[in-house]
Amino acid sequence: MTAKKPAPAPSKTSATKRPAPKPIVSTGYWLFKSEPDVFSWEMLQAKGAAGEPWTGVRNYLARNNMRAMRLGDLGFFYHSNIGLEIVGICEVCALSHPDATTDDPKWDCVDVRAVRALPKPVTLADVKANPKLAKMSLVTSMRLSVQPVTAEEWAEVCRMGHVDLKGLAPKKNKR
DNA sequence: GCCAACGTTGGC
DNA sequence: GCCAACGTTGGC
Repeated sequence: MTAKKPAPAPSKTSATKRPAPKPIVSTGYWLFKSEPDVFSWEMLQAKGAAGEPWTGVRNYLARNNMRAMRLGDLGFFYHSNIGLEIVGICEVCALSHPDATTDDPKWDCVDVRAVRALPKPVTLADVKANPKLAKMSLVTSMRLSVQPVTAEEWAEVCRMGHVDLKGLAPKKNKR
């Protein structure tokens, strides 16, 4: 089988490369950023089990991340600008739906509710100082407001934050 | 307050 | 469809 195909001329036939937004697959873990003077972890906790729509996202990648979320997915709650630390864990309690804070139908949001605070907040400096977290979006895509988190990153940050993982697995929902 | 990073916009 | 200008984010 040495015969190679005559290389279908990397020219542009009909279906050349389309940016093909790669489907985002939920690992079950995410990270939500918020400026605490606008909407803080304490404010989310105050909303209780009903949670709160994560409105205001006007970035396509962040929006697509929310669209990929499933009920029961877990997320870190990160305080940007002030605090610069991961302070809590929240849970997706409503799937992506239109963002009521705009008439533009292209923006969606999920609802999240507080699950528990980190016994020890994990700072951005902590994250940056940990080689295991070098590829975390918080480091590599600083400006992305809704980020995916791998299972490994989740476990490491939880370890650093003294989080008891008991009963904290994301629910295995069917898609 | 500064400025780097980066997403978006708009002219061509 | 490219790319420079522009605006925003967010750490420092």
